[in-house]
Amino acid sequence: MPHWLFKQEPSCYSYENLEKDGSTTWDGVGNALAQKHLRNAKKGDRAFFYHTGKDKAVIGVMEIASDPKPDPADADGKLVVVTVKAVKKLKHPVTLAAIKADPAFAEWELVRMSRLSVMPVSDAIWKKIEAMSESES
DNA sequence: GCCAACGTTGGC
DNA sequence: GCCAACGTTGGC
Repeated sequence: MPHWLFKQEPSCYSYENLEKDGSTTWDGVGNALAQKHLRNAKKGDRAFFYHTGKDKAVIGVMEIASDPKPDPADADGKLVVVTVKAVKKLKHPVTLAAIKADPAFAEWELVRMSRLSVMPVSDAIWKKIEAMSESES
């Protein structure tokens, strides 16, 4: 099963907001490559919630709660959105610094393409991030 | 606040 | 359809 990482500015919408809301529509993804990834997401997939900006850390886990659907705010209907719901907050956030410090992540888009807001996460990376979140870094 | 990287736009 | 100029984003 594929996994994903969704990036968001916490001052705009944080993981705490998602926990409070329970679920939300993940919209505003305009980047073409990010859209391509988003289109591949499926209901039931898991995704990391990454805080960019001040935190720069993976902070929680979400579940994709709907298949991709056309963005109602997009007139041409080319953009898609998905609904996500909060699963759990990580025990400890996994920071970008910690991720960059580990060569296992060197090829990951999060490190290589800082501007990408939706990206796939391999099984190996998923497990490693989860393991890292269990312990203080 | 600055700079680098990437996407997009517009002129040819 | 190509390429340069510009704008935006995100890390430092």
